[in-house]
Amino acid sequence: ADIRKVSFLINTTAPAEPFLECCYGTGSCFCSLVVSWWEEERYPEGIKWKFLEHKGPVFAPPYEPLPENVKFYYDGKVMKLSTKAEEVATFFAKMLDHEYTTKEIFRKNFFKDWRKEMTSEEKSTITSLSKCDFTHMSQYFKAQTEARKQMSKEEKQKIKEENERLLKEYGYCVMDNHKERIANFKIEPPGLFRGRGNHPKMGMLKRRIMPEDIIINCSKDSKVPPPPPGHKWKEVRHDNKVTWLVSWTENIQGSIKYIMLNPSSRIKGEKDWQKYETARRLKKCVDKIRNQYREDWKSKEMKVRQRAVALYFIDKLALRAGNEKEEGETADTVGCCSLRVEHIKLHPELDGQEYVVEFDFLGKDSIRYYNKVPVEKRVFKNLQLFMENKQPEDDLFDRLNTSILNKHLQDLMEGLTAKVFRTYNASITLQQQLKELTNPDDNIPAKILSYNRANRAVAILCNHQRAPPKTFEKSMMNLQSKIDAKKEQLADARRELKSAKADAKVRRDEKAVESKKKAVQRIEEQLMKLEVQATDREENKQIALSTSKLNYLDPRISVAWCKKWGIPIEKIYNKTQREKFAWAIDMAEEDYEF
DNA sequence: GGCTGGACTTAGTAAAGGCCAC
DNA sequence: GTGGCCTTTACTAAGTCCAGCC
Repeated sequence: ADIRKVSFLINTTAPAEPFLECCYGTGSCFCSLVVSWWEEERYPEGIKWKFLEHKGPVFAPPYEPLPENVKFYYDGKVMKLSTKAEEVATFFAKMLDHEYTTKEIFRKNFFKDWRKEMTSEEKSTITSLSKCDFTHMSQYFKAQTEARKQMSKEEKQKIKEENERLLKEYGYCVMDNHKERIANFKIEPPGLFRGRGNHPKMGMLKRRIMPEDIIINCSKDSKVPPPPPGHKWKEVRHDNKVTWLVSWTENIQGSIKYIMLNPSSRIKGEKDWQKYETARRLKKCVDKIRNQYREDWKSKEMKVRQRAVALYFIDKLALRAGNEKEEGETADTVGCCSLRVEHIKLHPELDGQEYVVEFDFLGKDSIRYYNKVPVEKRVFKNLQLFMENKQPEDDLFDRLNTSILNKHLQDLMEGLTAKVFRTYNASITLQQQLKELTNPDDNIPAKILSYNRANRAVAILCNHQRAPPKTFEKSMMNLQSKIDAKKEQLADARRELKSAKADAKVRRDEKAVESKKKAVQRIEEQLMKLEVQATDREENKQIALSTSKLNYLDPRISVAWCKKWGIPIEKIYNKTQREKFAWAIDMAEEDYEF
């Protein structure tokens, strides 16, 4: 037990600053008594750390004015802008090729904010955005990008080294006994806000963050990071009830932004583990909860019925909770509790199925959710009731919100909230699908295809979509031509085998036959691998697997599956993912059950 | 109970990095 | 050695949920 306390002190390299030089469990020093965080004792509820030391954030590089020969034109005439106005103009110029800059809201918001940065002279001259010509500036930036690509190896190496230096210096902190990677140690640079979907604030100026905006959080007994020369921090605090190292308030929504630790850190990993444990507890009582909400569909109280129907959707369709949002401040998106009458259509009968509900709404990130779902008769009748005498823009569940729902869930199981259903249903689906789809006789690529299909089932359930890659068609065609070539090669190899066999009869040369046989086998395997790859890619065109993999699937299920079938874990998780899920890789055995 | 701010998780896209066929 | 493609990482927006206030 004492090893835990001293693990960070043992380091045979005896550096000048042992505390900052020790590997803290990363394995890069000679220390052999390192204990992983998941083997350590947990802190009491609410306490997040005892010691925290870091170097503070990295600020965005200062604005570099454009060279004299890069011109901005207003109403056809060259105009020299003040530094501040020029900086904001470059933000627009850099986005010129993007569809964003053609949108009216974007242009209006941009122009309004840009004018605030202008001198009074500029303000009186520049009165219309459509008379502004940013094309020269835009070309300049494109040329810069091109030049960066064309840089010599040495120059590229120099930049890489500089980045590494920055990462080494600012990218890590010490939290208790561990040296931990920081997720986002760089402050967001100024620019134009690009919301997702139809965001009313798109195009607004995201202002530059200064040290005076920054709150530093670290422990009292640590070395407080110094602010840049000539500046001071807004505040230095020592709050060990939170996990963040740095925070500031952004100017678009007035919300707080944070610098926090990497997913591989103890503080994130422990929480992640806990999340899956909560989902596993739900597994134990989900049947009871389901029976309960079925009963509640018949309740005399409207509120209870609405709650029960909403919970049914959250459970069956893995919908998000759906908090209320401030109108006009963000894009108009909804989740379960905030669904409106206009988002569903009821079909007593559709395509041979009874009681079909057609969902069509924009969810998180303005991703469209479209689904036709047969539901139980009681649900259907309830929905008809909820929609009675309502306008399309009225709330479907007018007696319900996420707070009411979560309070109820809390009563059903400690720690239960709406999002736990998503985690639970995602993980249980993966486990079931893996059981169903894995064929013991398959080779490794085929097994991995099965894994991806199981993963895909979850991604579809959670509606994780992506824009089809721009080069999708082309890359499919490339793959197809590879397959065709492989097929020809196989045909050749088979012919050769045949003639070798014929030869062998005459000359009794079995050796040649054997080697030709092997060649055929090898090519067959290669062909199959390519075909599997093509199937996988086609099925994945519009589906993003990574979100569910990273956030919803208990990693122990995947680790156990790999162990059971002898699949190298690297085939399922890349390096970053293995770091994030190190706890699961260490813990889960092949018989792990979610 | 409603409202708000704060903390933290989840999300898709753009840019960077790395790898492989040529 | 390099161009082009695919994978990974960086970035930051947009959710969820809770606590504290009235």
